[in-house]
Amino acid sequence: MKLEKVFAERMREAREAEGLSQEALGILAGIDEATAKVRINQYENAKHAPPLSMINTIASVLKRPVTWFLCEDDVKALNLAINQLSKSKRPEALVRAISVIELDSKTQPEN
Amino acid sequence: MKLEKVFAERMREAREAEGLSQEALGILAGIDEATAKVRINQYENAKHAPPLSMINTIASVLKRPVTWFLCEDDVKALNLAINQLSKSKRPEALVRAISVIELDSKTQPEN
DNA sequence: GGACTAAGATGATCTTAGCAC
DNA sequence: GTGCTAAGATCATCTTAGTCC
Repeated sequence: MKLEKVFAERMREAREAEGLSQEALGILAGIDEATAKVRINQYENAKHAPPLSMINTIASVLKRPVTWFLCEDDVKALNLAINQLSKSKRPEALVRAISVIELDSKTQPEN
Repeated sequence: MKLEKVFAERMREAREAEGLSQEALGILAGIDEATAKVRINQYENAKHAPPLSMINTIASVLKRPVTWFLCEDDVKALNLAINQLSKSKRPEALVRAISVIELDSKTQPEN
């Protein structure tokens, strides 16, 4: 898959996980209010691609490492993100991951 | 440091490690012979930035994961590269790393 | 051969103005 | 409010034509 498509998909995934609209993300990324929503939409649908500096800014706003947005393989992307965490923050990451697993098991208790 | 600069520096480092000229890298990346050397030079000196698809191609030619070109921290960049290797190839990567360490100790036997 | 640069040509993104739900 | 798109304006890269070592 083209890297532009990978970025677009991961961006949408991360934005929705943060509960932001396309416009809200654009404004937080420093884009002018008048054009924020259109530009983020163009990025997410891979109509256009942002420069690296904007990728960097978007990654900061969505609280994920830049590299996470450019890795097609989910497991590897998670590895990348964990390896970019300082070791002192990894226990917290583990706790959060476990909390999702518990949530999932409560929804589907048979599995 | 700006992400464009990070990419430029890592690109030069990887190209020189492969023993390629700027022109040779450009041609291997599929750029027309007439413009290959100028474009690679512009990328390496951060005069211009390539699109993500070209970053992907350059990464393939220089045999490193895309993410390695976009990580400022050397140790983290190495972690990223190792984590994107299949587990079966990690022993070979370790052997190569050790061979560099041995080379270094022969040059500076006191350290 | 190899690295680098200026400047105009070209092709991309960005902005504006809209529509659909 | 939110997501999305077309098309012209704008600005980036790409190409050409060079220099320097």
